[in-house]
Amino acid sequence: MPTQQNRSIESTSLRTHLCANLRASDVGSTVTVCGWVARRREHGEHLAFLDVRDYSGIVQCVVDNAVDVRSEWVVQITGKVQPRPDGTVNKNLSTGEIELSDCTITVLNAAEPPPFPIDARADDVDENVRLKYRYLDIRRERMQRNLRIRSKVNSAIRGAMEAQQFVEVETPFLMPSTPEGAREFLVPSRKEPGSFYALPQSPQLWKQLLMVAGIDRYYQIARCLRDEDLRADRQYEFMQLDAEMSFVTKDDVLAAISKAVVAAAEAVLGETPPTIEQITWRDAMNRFGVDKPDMRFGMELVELTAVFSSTEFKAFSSAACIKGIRVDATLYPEQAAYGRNKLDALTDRAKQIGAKGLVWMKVGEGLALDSPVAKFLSDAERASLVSSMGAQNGDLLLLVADEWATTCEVLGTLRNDLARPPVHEGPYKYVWVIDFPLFVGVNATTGKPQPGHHPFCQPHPDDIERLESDPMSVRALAYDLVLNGWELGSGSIRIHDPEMQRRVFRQLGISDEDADKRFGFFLQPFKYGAPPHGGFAFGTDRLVAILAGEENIREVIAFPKTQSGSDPMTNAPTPVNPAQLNELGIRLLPPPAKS
RNA sequence: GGUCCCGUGGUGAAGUUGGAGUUCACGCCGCCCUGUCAAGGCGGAGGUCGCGGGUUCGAGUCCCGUCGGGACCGCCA
Repeated sequence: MPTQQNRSIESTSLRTHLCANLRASDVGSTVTVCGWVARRREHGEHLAFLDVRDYSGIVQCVVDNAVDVRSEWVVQITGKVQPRPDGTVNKNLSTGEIELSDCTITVLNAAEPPPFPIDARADDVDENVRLKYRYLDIRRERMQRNLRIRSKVNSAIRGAMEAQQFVEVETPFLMPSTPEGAREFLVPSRKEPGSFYALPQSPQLWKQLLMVAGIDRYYQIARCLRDEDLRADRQYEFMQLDAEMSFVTKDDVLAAISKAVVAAAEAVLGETPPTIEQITWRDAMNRFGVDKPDMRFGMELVELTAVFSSTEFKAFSSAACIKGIRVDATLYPEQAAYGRNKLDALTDRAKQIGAKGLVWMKVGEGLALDSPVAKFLSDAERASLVSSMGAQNGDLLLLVADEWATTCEVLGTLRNDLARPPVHEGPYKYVWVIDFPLFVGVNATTGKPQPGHHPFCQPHPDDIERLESDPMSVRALAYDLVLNGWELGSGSIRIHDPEMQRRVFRQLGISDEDADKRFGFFLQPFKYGAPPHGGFAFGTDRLVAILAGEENIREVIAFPKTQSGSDPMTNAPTPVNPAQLNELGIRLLPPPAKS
């Protein structure tokens, strides 16, 4: 055993080397490894091979078949590194040229057979079983790799932020409830029964206060909690790089965040991504039909309103906006050849999203259009449509005529449904979506506009004069970062002027008194000299998943929850002792009656 | 709250028109085996077909409900 002084970083009091780091250059030396028995191959009374695994990988040990060690037993093995005999080298292993012989085996712990194989075959095992035995799942190479990528990303982000003089400040987990936005997790107060803390949806309020406080540049790799339904890219708990800067414009923020994202990608992939391009929200909607465009593939929306400006076809003549997408028969032969059933399913999908209908046309020989509605169009309209869309024989054209937003959203969804590759497939396409609208839609109960991002976003300076006269046309200094069609995060320049904040609140239907009541602790500080500031937050789980080649963030989280929010390993959430509830002043309602 | 898919020894699958808990691979246990590397050979154990109800002479299979898991819509300022 080495002494404390002369050890390599990976050696410990119990081992000299990691399994997979032994090489032909170590031949002749006596080494000690520790790990789990990955596999045992028996070859008669006095010969067996053990594959011993630690996080680095495996090494083969030659032992007497009499030794009693089995799958997943924890062993310490001291042996001599020797070259493998001619013809027995395994090129698939980093340690394939050598093996350990004359082994002394110490069983550190026996083990029951695992419920699933601790290797790539467990990729096919029911995820519920993997989560129930997550500590075994994580022994596998895939999870080891993913969690180490995650660590690298966090480290690279910290490095990039520190290099830009951002200061890491931790913010509270227990805070007042602010019911706007996502549903919060509540924590009952013991000392004030009937009162509750909320867990942070994000550190948004705190980081703006830190700007008032003169921190200048704040960051935190922060845990955020939202009690909303889970998805492949959403967990109750998730991590964000949260950042805020003083005395900046949008471009300063984008540049600072870009450095962190680029550093993370570099650390994982070993190559620098190209400069992140920008697209306005309106262009994104017009070209891709979504505010998180996947720009890895084409099939962009084509503007057709002018083509049908004087059409007699009623569904088109009454529509504010007509657009189409072209399913290229060369690139997407299967989709372009969809039969009636599939086309009906697409129509249902379009209606589900809010369209009145979906017009499909199949392009045939001589660029003739085969469609239930073709007969309602003039020859000139058909020809103009074909040329506008660049249609070729065999293509499928999908058209929607509706309000602008509906037309875009429906075609954008169909475009993704028909042609979007898995999120982790390269090439990685990062894009900043800028100039989001300040308000989106109308609150059903108040009839007032709703904030597009959050109520503290600075309106675009060119649009401020229309804040009262035409609020829905006002852009915000708000921006999203999108990677391969996944929203990584969003940010904005914030309002730092109390008067401007009041004007925006009024548009949202929040009176000055309401604002004081709901946001008082947050607005009060802004009277004491708030610097112009802005910031951003992006989800690191999503970034790690994509960089790790995973389609689901559960694969890059050590102990995630299932879609219903439970943990098969701990069984959380669980009922609690009535005494605990009493102490908190909480009485449970009877379970809802089942109808 | 909604739509769709899945649930069969420890794991993954197959199971026909409704006809005996049947089959395959891996794992597990035992025996054999001196150069394998997802070793190989022989033998064996292992099941409330998620659960409950219904139809039927008979249900893994059909119907209803329910639980669990997954994908999506709503939701996620």
